[in-house]
Amino acid sequence: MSGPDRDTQANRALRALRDRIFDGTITGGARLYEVALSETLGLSRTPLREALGRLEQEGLVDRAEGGGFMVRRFSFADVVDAIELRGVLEGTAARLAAERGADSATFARMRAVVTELDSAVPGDPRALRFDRYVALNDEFHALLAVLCGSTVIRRELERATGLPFASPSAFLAVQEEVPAFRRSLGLAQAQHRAAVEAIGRREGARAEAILREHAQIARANLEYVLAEDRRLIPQVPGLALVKH
Amino acid sequence: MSGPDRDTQANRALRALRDRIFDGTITGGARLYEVALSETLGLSRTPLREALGRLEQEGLVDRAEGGGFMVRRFSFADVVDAIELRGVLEGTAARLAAERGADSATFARMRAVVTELDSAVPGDPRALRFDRYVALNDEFHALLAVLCGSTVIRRELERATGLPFASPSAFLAVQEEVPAFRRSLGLAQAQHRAAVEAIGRREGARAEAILREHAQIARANLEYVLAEDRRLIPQVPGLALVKH
DNA sequence: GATGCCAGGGATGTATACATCATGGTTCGG
DNA sequence: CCGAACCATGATGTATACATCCCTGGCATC
Repeated sequence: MSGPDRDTQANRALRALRDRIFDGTITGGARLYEVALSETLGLSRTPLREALGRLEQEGLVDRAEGGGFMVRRFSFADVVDAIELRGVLEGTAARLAAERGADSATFARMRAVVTELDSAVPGDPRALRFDRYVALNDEFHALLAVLCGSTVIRRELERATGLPFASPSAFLAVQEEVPAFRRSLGLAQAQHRAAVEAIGRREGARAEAILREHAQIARANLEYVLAEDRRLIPQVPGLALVKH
Repeated sequence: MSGPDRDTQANRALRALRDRIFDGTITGGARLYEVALSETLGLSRTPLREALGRLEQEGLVDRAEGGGFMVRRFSFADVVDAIELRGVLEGTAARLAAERGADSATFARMRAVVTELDSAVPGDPRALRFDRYVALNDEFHALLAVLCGSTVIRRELERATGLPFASPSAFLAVQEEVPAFRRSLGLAQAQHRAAVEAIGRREGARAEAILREHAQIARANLEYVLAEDRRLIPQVPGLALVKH
């Protein structure tokens, strides 16, 4: 096997740590002691440190004063900012795709995805095909990151959506769960469609505005969860690691 | 000494590698062999790998297929995109500062910096105090990253301006060198002033637009260098590592 | 001549022992 | 009683030896 996802000790440590941070086993602000962790995970300090370095890249872990690592602490304000950032960057990706011209094969696939999404969000919300919606939604956003052909933009977008609660599908579970929000899936899909239209017509400003607003759906969901139904918190990936 | 900038072997390696990449000693696309490098730099592979990991964070180095690292290759299109990205992120920082309210101490200092910049860019371009301008310009942009109080935004902005040619002062040397561009220092300063005004008046959209346009000065300088005077390329930090 | 296999060399991945440094408590002097 | 220096402890930082894996080139086979 080749590629950066080989089954190496460092990758094992990376996955294990990510899991423990996401599910709250390791709580925000906690210091990560290398010897203890390496014993817990059953590997040596060398690959563990490698994994910690990569977690720093992902933004889940920070370097402590005087050496060592600690789990990054997130507030709900950070989640709002991360959502805002995603909107800004996706908006930029869309605008550049419109201005510079979208890669035609990618754009064709994006059109197809939007059409398929239509069938996943039928008029009757009870007929929602949720898993299919999530997969197609992820693909739409992945295509968007690639659409304008800029490595710089793509990398930045991938980094920004790396935090679990900033992912384009982070709050979809909430939307499925809460009947009042099922409707907003239709809104989101209308925005997908409008974005494709704007990019196709090379209307950069419109494309940008649409994707910024698109991200705000996530913010609305977040605010609903916080204000109305905190039991949903564990349903949203990564929200468990936010201190509240 | 404390903090993350201790004088450790890994930091030494980091600085040494950065230097060699910036000045073109190690050319873009080159594979970084760990044993050879560790012998050259006079340290062991462990801190060297640590440094390589951090260079990956900075975006100067990529992981190769099947393990190992290689120097990232940049095109001039990448430089344009990095400048665009900086504009977008600085614009966002300014908009959020306007919308949410700027931290008052930071904002006061920013006003002061702009006033001091005025004295560094006098009406007569021959009286330019260049070093002072560079220092104050750097401070202005650093303050901007902090102004809205969002850790998420600040980190992203710092990352995006980490690439040397995306730094706010990357092209200042060109502007000093080329008489035709000295004037644009005055334009830049007018934008600094306008940005402060817009943020103070909580005019978010205007603040965002100003900082986006502000970044375009760098793009203009880049295009001048490419089209008119390629001898200036080595003068711009990091432009040496762009393949042409 | 093309293709697939195998072996060898050289690279990265990992473990571990050792060096160094940060920190907190204790003791001694003022 | 307070402060500063020192020392013990346990953490991270580093070197190095070893394990593993990838790639290349040559050879045999089809």
